[in-house]
Amino acid sequence: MVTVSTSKSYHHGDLRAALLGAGLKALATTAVEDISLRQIARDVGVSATAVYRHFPDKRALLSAMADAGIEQLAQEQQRAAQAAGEATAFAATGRAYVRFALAHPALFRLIFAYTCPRGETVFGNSLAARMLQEFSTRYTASEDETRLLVIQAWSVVHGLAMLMLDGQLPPDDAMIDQVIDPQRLFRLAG
Amino acid sequence: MVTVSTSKSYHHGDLRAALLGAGLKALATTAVEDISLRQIARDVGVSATAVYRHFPDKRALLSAMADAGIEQLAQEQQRAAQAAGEATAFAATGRAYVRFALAHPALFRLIFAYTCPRGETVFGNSLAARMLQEFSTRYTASEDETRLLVIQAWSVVHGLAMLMLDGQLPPDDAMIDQVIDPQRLFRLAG
DNA sequence: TGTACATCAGTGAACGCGCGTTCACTGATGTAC
DNA sequence: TGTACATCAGTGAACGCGCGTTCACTGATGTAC
Repeated sequence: MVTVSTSKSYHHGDLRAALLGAGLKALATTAVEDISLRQIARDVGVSATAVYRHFPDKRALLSAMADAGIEQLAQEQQRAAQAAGEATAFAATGRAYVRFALAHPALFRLIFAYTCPRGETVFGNSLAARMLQEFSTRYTASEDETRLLVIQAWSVVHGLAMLMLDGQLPPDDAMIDQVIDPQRLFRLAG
Repeated sequence: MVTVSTSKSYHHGDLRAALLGAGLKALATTAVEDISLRQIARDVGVSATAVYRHFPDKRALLSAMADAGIEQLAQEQQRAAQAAGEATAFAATGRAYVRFALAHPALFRLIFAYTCPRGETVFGNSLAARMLQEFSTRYTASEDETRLLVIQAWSVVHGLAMLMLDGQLPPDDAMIDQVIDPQRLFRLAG
């Protein structure tokens, strides 16, 4: 299933994309702490030092992979929201969040391992954050309430995802649906 | 502040305790992935190979440290519950959970990094789990409802803790109090 | 009270590991004149 | 259409890193007789 390019020349910007792709593919089978810059380069068919033409260091490569993961997560949430009716869209995005984590454990973890400590948060300006903000506004009356609901909703789905990823709770799909129930959890009107 | 024993003889079982203590102390300043068996041995003043008289390998040592962490967490939760009135004890244990995570980030992470994938969960038989179970029973009518509340409550506090640890949310004490509000979150009667 | 012996918690030297990163380099590409 | 040159994405060799673990060992301790 793995196609290795034998050509060693890339059009401008292509190697960067190839490295990102190989990195994301590696995350499907490898834990974050075992991801190796050298292995990614090997997968692409290029010397390890070539990576440094496109990323200042390993961390930058992983950060770029994390960015791609955030985008992918947001897209799946958006898809889930559109598939659900308007009344259930909020819950649907939450469930999509947890399912994404279970489907891509290493990528999900990478997203949270590679925030800039002194920068804005990973989700700060992401599509995912904007969706959550919008839904919360829809269900609350004041800014303070909105902010609280954002944090509570994010905490529930994030906690559920992490506990399942860490083997503390069985990764049960039905359980996800049951746990993420805005009416029950937050007294939200249906 | 660091006291290094110059004596190299330990009474039976003492070195094991000393290694555990040194490991836990190291977690105050060192991330889980940077914890080194050799360094712990050095801190105790003993050769690295001496560790293998008391633990089969590094993982076993870290697991024992994780066990100690779980106990410590449960004790802080219990203390918080007792300090609070009966009406607010449930919320108090949840807040203590998050505060523990913020106070001991590496230890908190270690707890969840060192579950046996095929064994029972970290919390399975812990005091913390039993407290959560008991509180949930108190507030629910059926077993199914109890189980759901256990998972929801755990998810909220765990998610909030992880998001704050990962820098996604500011580690704001007032925010913890606000987020962990059983009446608002779960429709629980005061 | 001696003596012979088993036990076992310690020791230091050594191994293999693959990693991220730096370095001086090469050689293809495109452009100015 | 040539020629001279700058650019820069690639290369392979090398470095230093500290780690976890294995090995054969030593030497103190306690016990059986």
